[in-house]
Amino acid sequence: MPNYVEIAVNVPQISGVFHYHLPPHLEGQVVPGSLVVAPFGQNEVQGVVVRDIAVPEVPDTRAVISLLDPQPALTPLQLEFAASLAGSSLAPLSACVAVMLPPGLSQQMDTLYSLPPENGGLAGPSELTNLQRRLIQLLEKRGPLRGRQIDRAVPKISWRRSANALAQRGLLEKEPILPPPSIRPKTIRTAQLAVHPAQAEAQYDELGRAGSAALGRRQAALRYLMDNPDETEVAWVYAGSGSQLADLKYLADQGLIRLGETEVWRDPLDAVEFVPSSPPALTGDQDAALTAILQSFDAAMPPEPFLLHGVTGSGKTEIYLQVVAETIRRGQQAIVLVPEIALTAQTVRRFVARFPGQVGLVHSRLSVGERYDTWRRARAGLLSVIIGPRSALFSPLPEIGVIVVDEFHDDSYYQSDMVPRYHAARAAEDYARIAGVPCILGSATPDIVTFARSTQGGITRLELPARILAHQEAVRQTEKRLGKASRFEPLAGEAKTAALPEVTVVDMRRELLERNTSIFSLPLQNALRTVLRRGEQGILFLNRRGTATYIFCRDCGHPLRCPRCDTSLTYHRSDEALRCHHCGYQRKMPKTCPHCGGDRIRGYGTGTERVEEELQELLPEARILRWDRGTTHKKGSHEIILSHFANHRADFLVGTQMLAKGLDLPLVTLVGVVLADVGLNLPDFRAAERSFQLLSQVAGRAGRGPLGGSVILQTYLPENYVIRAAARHDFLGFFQQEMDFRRQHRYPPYARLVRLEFRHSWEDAAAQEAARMAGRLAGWIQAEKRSGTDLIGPSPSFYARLEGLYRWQIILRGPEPASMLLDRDLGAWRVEVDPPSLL
DNA sequence: AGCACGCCGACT
DNA sequence: GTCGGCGTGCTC
Repeated sequence: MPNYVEIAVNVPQISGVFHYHLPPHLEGQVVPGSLVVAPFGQNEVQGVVVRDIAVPEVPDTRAVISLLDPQPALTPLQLEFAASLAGSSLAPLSACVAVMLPPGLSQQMDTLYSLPPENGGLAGPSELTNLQRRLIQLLEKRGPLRGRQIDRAVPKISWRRSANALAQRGLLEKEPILPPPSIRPKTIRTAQLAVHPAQAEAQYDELGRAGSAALGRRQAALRYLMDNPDETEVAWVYAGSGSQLADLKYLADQGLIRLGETEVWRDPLDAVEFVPSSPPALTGDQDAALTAILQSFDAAMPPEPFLLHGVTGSGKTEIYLQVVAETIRRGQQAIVLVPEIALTAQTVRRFVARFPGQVGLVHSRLSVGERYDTWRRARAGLLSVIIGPRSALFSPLPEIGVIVVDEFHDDSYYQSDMVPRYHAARAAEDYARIAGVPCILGSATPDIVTFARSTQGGITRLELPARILAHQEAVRQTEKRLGKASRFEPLAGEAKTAALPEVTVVDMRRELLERNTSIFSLPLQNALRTVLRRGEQGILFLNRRGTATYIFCRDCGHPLRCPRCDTSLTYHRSDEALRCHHCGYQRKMPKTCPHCGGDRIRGYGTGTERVEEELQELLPEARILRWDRGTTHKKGSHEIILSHFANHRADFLVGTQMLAKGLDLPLVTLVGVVLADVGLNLPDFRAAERSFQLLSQVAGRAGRGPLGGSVILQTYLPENYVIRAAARHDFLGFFQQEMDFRRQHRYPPYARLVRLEFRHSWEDAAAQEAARMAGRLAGWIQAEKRSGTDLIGPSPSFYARLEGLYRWQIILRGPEPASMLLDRDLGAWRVEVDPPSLL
């Protein structure tokens, strides 16, 4: 009786699973999680076995062709996780399985096109269409090509039909192919003495003709292996003896040594130097948080997730480190997610230093071989900690013990451009729940929805309210270098704590009344001068988003809005028009403010370049560095700019969003936010939340050293609750006001959202399809009697045209809107469950 | 995704 | 009358 298996094929667009039987030679070899090759239509595809089944759902099953790896590619927990992710993100199971396979091992089906050996001249060129001629010319020029290669050579044209027509006439040959994995385990040759040293000594003089060069080399090689009895890479033997492979082969033939092969792991951390570190003493808050987490390891019930809420510099990373240490002590492994490797190098370094030789680093910049090897080492249980961005969550670990998500509010955890569209922090919670292990979500600025859950149960909140000047030694050194005493009193014992920096809100409308038209207010100018005079450092932050330029009246502070959609208008320099990105409303720039009649309507189009220029004008002797997209295109430029600044080779750093991330720069005593209002008026339910997070994070850059620090927020909206709460470091105050807003507008957490987006090159087609889908959705709402569920839209998306395609969207809002879409065919619509942004 | 099937306008 | 546009349905 044949064995049957259920397989998720490695074609991410295919939803559903397929049933196959196992040929005799694979029976017993193939288990759930196995990566196999199977026939699929005309093609062969890779697939992952999801489960064994007794009876297939179809009468005629085809046979699995081969097993690609004797070890399962996915663990049983990962299979469960993939199924859960497919359900929560409304993505095909095959796509969720595919993200767990390492690139290189994972291959997708394709077709190989080639010209027949002899073109019989059956059809003259005149009988061919332009496209057909083009395809033949392409293959004449480049030889046989795969479908994906032709896609790249003939972009945006549907050429397959023409190719098929050619194939039917025998002018073209095509063959379905499945490339083999592009990576293989890497091995090196080794050598080892095979006999007792005494016997080697006995034969020492009989290894060749007396006086020959070969004899000398063979003797040297043998001597080296006698002195180094462990299995040794041949390269070491060559280097230590001047011998060659032929000499070792000769010795092996004589039975004196054994040549072998050892698998080596390509390790991205191989060349990284680290200083081993040991855990410092904890503060009381840290100790309480750590204790709570460690207790959950032994609890009878599966642990709730933890929200570790700690201000910048409060010592969250030390808690992660100690939790991970305990996990390792128990013989289990940890996954640690970080937002972006380039910006979190400090965190990564601390893990590598604390757990030398046990950390695997995963990220997209690694070579395919490095990723594959790290993946296999993780699967074999040879690594205790996997650290990396969101994709690191999918590493196969035999005994997962804890999942940490650092700065879990960060947008880089959300993947929107590919299926599955998922948030890694949410996915981490699910995976941890499936595995029955703790999940730690750490942030200084948690999102409203997660924080709300922590007030209602279901997630345990741990607070770290105090900042720590972590490094006593660094404090002393800074004091010495500056010849200044710390402005903070040491608290008890090892750790000093520091107050959060004082924030001054500057009303830019008053600045204008006082005839200061500079982008820097007088208080900011004074503060900048003081920083320079004292030999300290300052950061100027520009809260700019996208290319959107914000238009507002400098007299009353109000932004110009669309009369139909109530969203901010955007200035387009190309045709000097103001546009609503919501409905397409368009107007010329007005001469006077429609709100107060004033005539000082301006676009706030200031870029970092202009801030840099004005700062240089104000302080000609200042050394200024600029850090933004434009200056960090090259590889490694983040590190160069940061190390320049950290080494005090510049006085001021001017930059955008990136500055908000976890930099620890003790000499920075001033952070100036050039205009705090910019992100506040975006048409998105999380605009206020995002602004608050950004302002809090950026304010946290000041005063991380013993010199203290201050923050200046420039704004035209000083009464706005976001600005006021950020200035007071008042997360709870902001949370309560924002919850009111969310309740009034029935936004999360008071409802859940699903965002559906449709793209088309023709605007009317997108609009029509959107209307059609809205009708279908409304029909389902009625049919299922979901009275609490409604639609927002259809409307054009905020970025109404992206990559040449028009975007329309519909928001589905309700208590459980995603469940209405389960198993519905939504065609080419992109679906995001719980989207972090509606733009 | 890739492919077949079927329906339709438009060019030999 | 065929070529090639595109929509629909299927792949165990």
